[in-house]
Amino acid sequence: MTQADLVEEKPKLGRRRDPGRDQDILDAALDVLVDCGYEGMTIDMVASRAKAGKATVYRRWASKSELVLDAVACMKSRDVDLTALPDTGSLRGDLVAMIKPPSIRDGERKLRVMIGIASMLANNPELADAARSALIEPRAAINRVFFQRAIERGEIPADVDVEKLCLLGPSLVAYRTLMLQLPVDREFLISNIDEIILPAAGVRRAG
Amino acid sequence: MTQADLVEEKPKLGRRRDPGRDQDILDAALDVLVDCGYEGMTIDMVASRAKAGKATVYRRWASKSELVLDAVACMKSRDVDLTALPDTGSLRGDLVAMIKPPSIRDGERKLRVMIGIASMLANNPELADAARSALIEPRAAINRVFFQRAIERGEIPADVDVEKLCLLGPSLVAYRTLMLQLPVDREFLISNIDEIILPAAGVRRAG
DNA sequence: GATATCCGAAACTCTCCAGTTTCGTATATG
DNA sequence: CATATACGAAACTGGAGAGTTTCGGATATC
Repeated sequence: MTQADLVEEKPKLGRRRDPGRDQDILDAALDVLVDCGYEGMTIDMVASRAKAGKATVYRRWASKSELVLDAVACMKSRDVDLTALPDTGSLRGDLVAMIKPPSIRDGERKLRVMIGIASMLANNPELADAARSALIEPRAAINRVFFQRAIERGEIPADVDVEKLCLLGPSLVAYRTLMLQLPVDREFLISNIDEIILPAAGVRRAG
Repeated sequence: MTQADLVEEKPKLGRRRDPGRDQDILDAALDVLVDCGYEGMTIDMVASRAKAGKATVYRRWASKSELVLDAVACMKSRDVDLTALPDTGSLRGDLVAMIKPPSIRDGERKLRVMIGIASMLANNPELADAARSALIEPRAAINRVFFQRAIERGEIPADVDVEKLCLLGPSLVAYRTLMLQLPVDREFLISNIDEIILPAAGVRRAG
């Protein structure tokens, strides 16, 4: 956490800094980032959306870039519990079970954050790491569970490249959203599974 | 072409505007766009890289955004001849034949342009169209030829979703470059073909 | 209830950059 | 060779936004 850079000695008297405002500001920062991208985002927008003063923001983060870094990183926390994933008994069933409106919305939000910071990733390894572990890795981790299970069941060959397969779905969704600017709907996701992911995983074609 | 907005009546006397400078400026704009992204790019950078004056740029384009629009669109022109593509007799052969350093470099450059303008695509349909037809469609068109040939040869089923398959390779490359920030090398592209594209196209696994 | 600190609001400074203007020079036309 | 125009360089204007400071009011500690 970049914010740790600003820790000050604890006062013994007077009002204490309200930690609840931290999260309000991070949430506001993410909203603005999603809507405007990094360059379009101003600290005034973030402050007013969080109903805070600009000074309150700068009392907690040293700069815009550090605020954004923390905001991106904080998307990681609210993530799925890997031990509570659907277990339908088949690879296709597991993958299809993940197609739910909240999951799609979360994915779109993460992609919009990614767009917003895209041009900085190359020059900012710290931000790139945060983005990877908060936006990309959680999705891959879910898929990893499903493919591992399928291997253990003998449903797919044990020598498939699991890492490659984990990123296949996200690649298709990202390309469709970022490049083609088309909506990601259930039909698209189902056809991805049936026409691309399952064949690549070595499952025989249904039909 | 946005530039057409600025056409003036032809003078009968005096020096003529040098059309060669147009291309120099567009090339410089692309270079800067690739290095700095849209927001990081300044007209001074473009002018000085083109060894031109700022005024010369504004004499030809009304604004930064119109210059960028033309620069993106002009990537389309220098593109491959679809009638002169390799024809090896097999789908795999054709796809592998496209893996050449110049082709990889061109792809990377296009992706960097895409990163640079990513955050504007949502609010700028004109730019989004230019990007689609200059950066995305040419790649898809090449693949379309290969898959059509494979269908005509009976190498793959006639009912596959050709459009989806055309975008599969580009999706994987884009995700690896933009999101994972990993290099695109021959090994990666070959494994894409063998492990993902060919299985999805309905070709039996080699091995 | 005195004190130290936090708060939101707003005014402020400073830098960067899009876009304009000016100027001295180069060059094509007639 | 006179004229009209394009050129590169550089000074200039205006607006936007990062980051700072100031203020009056709220609030927790002692």
